[in-house]
Order: sequence, then C-alpha cells, then structure tokens
Amino acid sequence: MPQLNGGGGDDLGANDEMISFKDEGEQEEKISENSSAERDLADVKSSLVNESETNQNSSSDSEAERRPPPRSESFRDKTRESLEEAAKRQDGGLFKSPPYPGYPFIMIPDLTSPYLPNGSLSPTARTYLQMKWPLLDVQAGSLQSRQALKDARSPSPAHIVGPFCLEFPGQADLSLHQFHLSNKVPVVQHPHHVHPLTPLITYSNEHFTPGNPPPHLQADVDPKTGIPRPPHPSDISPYYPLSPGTVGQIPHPLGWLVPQQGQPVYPITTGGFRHPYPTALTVNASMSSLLSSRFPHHMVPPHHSLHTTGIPHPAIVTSNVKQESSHSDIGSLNSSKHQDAKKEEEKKKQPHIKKPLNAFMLYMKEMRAKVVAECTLKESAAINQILGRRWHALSREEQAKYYELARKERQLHMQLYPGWSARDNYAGNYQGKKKKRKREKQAGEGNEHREYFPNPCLSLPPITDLSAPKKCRARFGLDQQNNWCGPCSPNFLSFCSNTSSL
DNA sequence: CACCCTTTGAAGACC
DNA sequence: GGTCTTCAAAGGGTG
Repeated sequence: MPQLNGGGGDDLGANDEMISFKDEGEQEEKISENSSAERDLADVKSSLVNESETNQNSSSDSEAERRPPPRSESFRDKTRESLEEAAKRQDGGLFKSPPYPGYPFIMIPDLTSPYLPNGSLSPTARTYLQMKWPLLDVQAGSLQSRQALKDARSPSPAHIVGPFCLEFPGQADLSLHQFHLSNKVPVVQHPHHVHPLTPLITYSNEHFTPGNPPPHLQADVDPKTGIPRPPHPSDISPYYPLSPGTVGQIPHPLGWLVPQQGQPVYPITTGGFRHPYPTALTVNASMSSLLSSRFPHHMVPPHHSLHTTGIPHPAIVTSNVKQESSHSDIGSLNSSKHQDAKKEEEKKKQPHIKKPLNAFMLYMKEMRAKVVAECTLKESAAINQILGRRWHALSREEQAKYYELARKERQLHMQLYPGWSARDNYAGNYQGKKKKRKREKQAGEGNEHREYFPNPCLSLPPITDLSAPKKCRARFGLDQQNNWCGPCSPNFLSFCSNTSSL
C-alpha cells in the first residue's frame, strides 16, 4: 500500500530505501501475466498511430518509447529506474514503489503511517495531504455506503491491469507537470515540481506486507473485473487534517479546489444547491477553517453542508438568469402561470453542476495546449481527433493515470454533490445553456449508417458502421421492425448477405 | 449568437 | 443486458 515515508518521521530523506520491492517475485509474475496482453494492446495502439502524427511529433515520439517494452524484465527494470529517478526528483521520498502488486492504481498514501510516534502527523505527510486532498477531509459517514456502491460500478477498464507504472515522473513530458483540472486555468509549471498526479503515485511498502493488505482494502475489489480497487477518498478523510495557509501555496492537481492566484476562478453559486442535495455531507473544522481563510465570508455559509459552503468548483456553473426581470413579471401572471414561472425560476436558479471529467477529458485538457503548440491547427475538432489517436497510443500505465484521476474526480464530485445525477444535465432539466443535440437531427436524417470519413489528414480508412442494424433494433424493438430503417431491416440484411456471397 | 464538429468515457434511458 | 443518447472540454466554423 502506498504510503508516506512517515513512519520514521523523516520526511524527505531516505531516498535510497524508497524502492523496495519486497514483493518483487510476485510482482514479476503479475507483470509477466500481463505482458502478453500488454504487447497486444501496444501493437494495436501502435498501429493506430498515423504518419502525420508521428511526423508531427518527431520530438515526442516517444510515445513508442514510453510504451512498455515487451520484456517484463526490462519493463521492471525500467520501472525501477524510473522510480528511482522519480524519487530523487520528487522532493525526496514522497514517491515510492508500488507495494501492492494487486493494486494497480493504488495511489492513496497509507494514512496510518504519516503519523509520528507521538500521534501527530508528520510534517511531510501533513503537507502532502493538504496539498493533494484538501477537500477530501469530509466526514463521509453516510456517504460511504453509497460511495461503496458507486465504487463497485465505477469504471475499472478491463484492459488496465497490472502494477501501476511510475514511469511518468521520469519522462521528460513537461505536460504531465502541467496538469490542471481547472477550467480556464492557464497551464503552468508546477512550482515545486511535485507531480500533479501525485495522488496517483504509490509509496513505499515499508509498512505494508504485500500479501497482507489492510482489511478495508482487501474488501475493496472490483466485482466485475476482480481487480482490487484503491480505497476511496473517504477512507482517508479522517486522517486528513487541514490547516489554512499551506494549501493555497501549491497548485492543487484538482486545480479547481484551490482558487488560482486568489481569483474566483469558478463562479460561486449564491442560490445554493437544489433541495434534494442532502445536508449530511459535512465539513470538519479544519475544512471550515480552510474555507473561511481562503474565501470571503459570504462564500462560506456558517452551517455545515459542504454543498452550501460555496466551494468553487468548475462543475458549478450558475445560469445567467435575470432574476429581477422575472420578479417584475410575476405580478402580471395569473396563479398557475405564476407557479410555473416560479418553478421555472427556481429551476433556473439552480447552479449547473457539470459532469466530472472522464479520463479522456482530463487527458485532453492537459494535452490540448501541447498539440496546439505542435500543430498549426486551431480547430478543436481536428485537435480532438489527434488527441483521440494519441490517447489510444498511450501506454496502459499512462492511461491508467488518467483513469485513476477521473475516478477520483468522480468520487470528489460525488462527495460534493451527493444528489447530483448526470440526468440533471440532460436537456430539459437544465434550463441554462442548452444545445440542440445533433443526434436528434441525425435520427431523422438517417445518417447514422453513413460511412464515416474522419479528418483526411489523419489518414484513417473510412469506417463502416457494421453495428448499424442493432441500432434500430435497440431503438424500436423487435416487435416494431416496420419502423426499422432500410439497412436495419432483416430483409435488407438478407439481401446484403446474398449479394456479398455473389 | 447558438449550435456544430470531433474525440472518449461515464451514466442514464430505452428496448 | 445490449445499445443508444447525452454531456463533459475546446474553440474555430457555420447559418
């Protein structure tokens, strides 16, 4: 289990002890197991890398280099080297080896170890935790069961297996040091060179016997994949004291948690959250002090309820509603209309809580600037195509970082907005900015079965949607085949099979 | 000015 | 349970 070098209380030292592979044999086994699948994936991925991209990124290229080498031994060695490098680089000692072979993504520090013999938190641990998980100091309490439920179905991509690779600190990929989750926050180099993804990084197994994980972790296994899952943040929250002053000094990997340079980067909602949001989520004293120290008083309501604390979150977007005008209109409305208007108004007052970003979105956010800089492209659609391909070209370990980060985002989002559902943002529910979805149009135009020709500069072959027949079947059902479009109808299929056999 | 485009992933809806 | 749809970000393009 990852942990801080807290046991001895000597925070940043003892670099040479950091990479202790007590479970090396076991780990090697697991790596070997995964290596073939990893090779396959790497092959598939490398085949996805188009020429234009590789040309564009001759400097980087290194995507191929970054991919895990086929040999597990060299992979392990490389990992070890990277770990050592990383450890030397990372303020000495915060980053340690992946102690849990079975915990591919374990990045939560061992929170039993950061404490000094006298019971207090070691300075390093305290600083680290304050930096990385300021908002996780939430007394999750009632949330835990719910979260556990969600955890069980939270994504754990089957292709992401094996020990978490710490190669990235050793990579000269600046972008990884620029990671920000915040909206509209300029990408900047991390001042302390603390990897922004540090929550994803494992620590020394000093206090862990690989085969004997803590009980609360043992039980945390993805029921679908069987892959052990890292503990969710609420597990660590009780050990996560905050003191105002230290947090703001270092940009948070989840950038929105900490206002950048004192700017209210994210709009503070004055309307609070809608009623269904429970008040069970509370902020402990240290959290409150953090908030009150970092935000004006009017932003920090006196009472409990994290969601009413006015924590600036990028996910919150207040709709631009002219409340005054609606007030003046109310008088002229009859009672029913009045009520409707009132409801509508209240609806409009609700802040728009955005979906947490998924792994790819996080990746895009980080890499977009880099791609824009490398290419002359400015069109997001084209850039996103490139990013999509790069995403596939990423090694499993690199993708795992983003999956893990996204998972933490979701957990955090869930803690901040326990009652929120993605459904809330569906058109019709959200009264703010609404888009006319293209899908609606496509359904009528029947272009859902078209051949898809992506950006020609990406030199991709056209993709014929072979799964098309399933669409109408899913949409209308088997008993309404008369509603199926031509290509979806069984007759059409038999016709195609006949003609193809000719 | 609102929406489209384009990507992947998560979650909800639908059959 | 499988499939589809919507929405997350981004910003130039389009009507």
